[in-house]
Amino acid sequence: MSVGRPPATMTEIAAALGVSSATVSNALSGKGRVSAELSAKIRQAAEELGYVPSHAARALRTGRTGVIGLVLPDISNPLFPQIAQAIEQAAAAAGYGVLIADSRGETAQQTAAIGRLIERGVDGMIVVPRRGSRIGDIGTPVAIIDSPSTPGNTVSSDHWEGGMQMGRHFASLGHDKVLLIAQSRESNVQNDRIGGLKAGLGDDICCETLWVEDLEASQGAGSAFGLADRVADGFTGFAAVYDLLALRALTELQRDGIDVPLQASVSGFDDLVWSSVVIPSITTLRQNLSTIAECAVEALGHAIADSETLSGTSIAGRPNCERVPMMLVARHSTGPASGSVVSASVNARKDSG
Amino acid sequence: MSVGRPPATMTEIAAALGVSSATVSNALSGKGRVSAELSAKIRQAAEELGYVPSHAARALRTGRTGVIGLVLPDISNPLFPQIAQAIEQAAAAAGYGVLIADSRGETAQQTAAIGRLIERGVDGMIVVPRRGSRIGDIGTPVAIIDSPSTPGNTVSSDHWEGGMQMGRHFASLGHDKVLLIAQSRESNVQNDRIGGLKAGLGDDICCETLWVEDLEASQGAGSAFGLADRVADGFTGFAAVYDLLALRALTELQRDGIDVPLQASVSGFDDLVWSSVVIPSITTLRQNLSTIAECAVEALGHAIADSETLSGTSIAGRPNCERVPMMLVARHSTGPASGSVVSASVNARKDSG
DNA sequence: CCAAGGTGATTAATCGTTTAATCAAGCATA
DNA sequence: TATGCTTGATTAAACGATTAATCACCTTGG
Repeated sequence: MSVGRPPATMTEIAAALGVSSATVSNALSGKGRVSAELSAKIRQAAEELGYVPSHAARALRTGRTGVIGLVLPDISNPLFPQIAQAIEQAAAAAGYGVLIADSRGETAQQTAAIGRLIERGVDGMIVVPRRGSRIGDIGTPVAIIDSPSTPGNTVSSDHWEGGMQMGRHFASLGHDKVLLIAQSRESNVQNDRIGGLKAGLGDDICCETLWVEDLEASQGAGSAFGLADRVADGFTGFAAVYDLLALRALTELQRDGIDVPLQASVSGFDDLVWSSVVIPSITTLRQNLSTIAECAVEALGHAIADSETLSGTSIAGRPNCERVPMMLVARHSTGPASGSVVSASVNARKDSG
Repeated sequence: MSVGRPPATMTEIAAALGVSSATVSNALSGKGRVSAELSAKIRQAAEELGYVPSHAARALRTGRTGVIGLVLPDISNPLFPQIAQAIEQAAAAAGYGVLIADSRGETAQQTAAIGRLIERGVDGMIVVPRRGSRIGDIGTPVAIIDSPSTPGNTVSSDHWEGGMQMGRHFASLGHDKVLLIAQSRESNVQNDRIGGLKAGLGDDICCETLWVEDLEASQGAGSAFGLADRVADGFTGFAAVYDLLALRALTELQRDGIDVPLQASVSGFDDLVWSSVVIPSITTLRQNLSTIAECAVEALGHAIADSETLSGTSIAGRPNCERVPMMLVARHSTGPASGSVVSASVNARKDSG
């Protein structure tokens, strides 16, 4: 609020009180030996003079900037804002600032982005790796958010178990022919989800996987999934591996005059903004991003601490939250398979949000 | 790549070459007087020793951190990733790092977020203000991304002119009863878009505005827009003020068995990820975010430079890009009004992406 | 031949904090 | 009374880059 005037320094506080700047530092950090009353006086003076610590000076002296980097893959991932928000939140709570770096989809850019962060002197970084890429040892503490299948200092949702929940959801609704829709075979996350879905559906349910990358390779980008034909073939369930695919499926079915959820059920993953807003609203699995962010920041904090005592380069199998559970959000895009009879209780737990 | 070993300092380079550290500084920054050959040797040595400048030391000495803050409103805005990416890109090109701060939707948080950034010593910040909030004078250079209606150091798309383009698009397709769909009366951006739409539609076309906040206040959040009734009333065009509303409208129409674009046309703003993927793909207006980001960073750079020479607090009416044009992306959700006759050329410019 | 001016480099102070080392008392113990 | 320990504070040296001031040397011009 007080505009223009540069913030006071420790030296100024010291001068104002006639003590040494070391004493001020000790009082404010609570580290050295300072009498209670002097300490109180110093704190008060600091308050009155509008003292703001110089992060630059502290960083220079201690070698720690109090800033962590957040490396994100291609921006097109609509889950990114939520991740970024959760990380920023958790980092701020832990006293860190968050510097962003975008890898613009390319692996080379990912490396460059990491380099830029290191040059800026971040204490560590959190990486959401680009699909199919590995983060080598970069001489800086790192925490990775990906899938539990990724080795290393990784925090993640339990995508497999989530898939299983969704598989069971379809099973309980009486579907017996379900199409799994995924984008890329390279993605650990998608593979985990697919595996879980199959496990949840069980052996009695017929399921098949549509890989969109294959489809688009042959038919061109943005081509239709041909779901109406699938419905004609007896498919009643369409479980997509993330919400964008679910939305694509939903609108295609609707366009072709197929009623969702009466004739076909559709589900996604991630609970993106629009999922609750679309009509019918989409049944999906929500990640507990705030927990993941907290875990990632905490794990990174440990890695940073370790990298100081132990020489060498961190990365411990630290986080005990390697598999954060996901939450099924049942909404209106899934319902009993047409022609099947199910207990009413299943549908009762839908919310309207 | 060289792991573990701390990066070399200027002093080390100086020692290795038997010169003074000041000379190294001069050679590397090209400022003082250094002979060409010595300068070359210094550069080479720096390269070989893997010199990485200490941002902390530089910041301490010069008072500039080379970091700018990016303050974003509620994360739920799906345009955020694109903005963040564009800013990060432009900032990196200008040699700045980007520290993010999230205002979590509340104005109080916005102020707190700004405060945190200032404490971290950012040289300036770019703010995407929360709807209806003002950014006071905060004693730090600022650039704002909002609407041209916002006073101050503002960069923005020309939402009004964009609305006009879309209005004309509907007019050229022969629609004569169009429903405008908006969320909040407080939003400068939305008001601009609405104004432009009305202007573009012209006086001959009947139009009405549906304010979703009013609807939800009376009917509860997530309630349907009741568009089928509107179609029955003769509405053939539905122009939403951003893509999320357009998507909501599209799916509601589809659910009720109304064919888009045969019986009704739907459009949005912002060209979010899903807009091109949905079936039918959504006609929308794309913002030129990279230009906006470049302008914002450049304007901020000037503001920062000014704030050093001129005492007092910056904010000049600098940017000559106060109204960056938007681009109409005609896709498959809009078409000739049912029963009207239009020239074929209009539909010809659709793309399939 | 001497003063003036230019060139290429060095010296040393500075930015604001942290922290190891030191110091002056005060008080208890032997 | 001399010794040792504790407490509360100070001194001073870093951290690494920037930069004004200074200096030594060499070239020119008068």
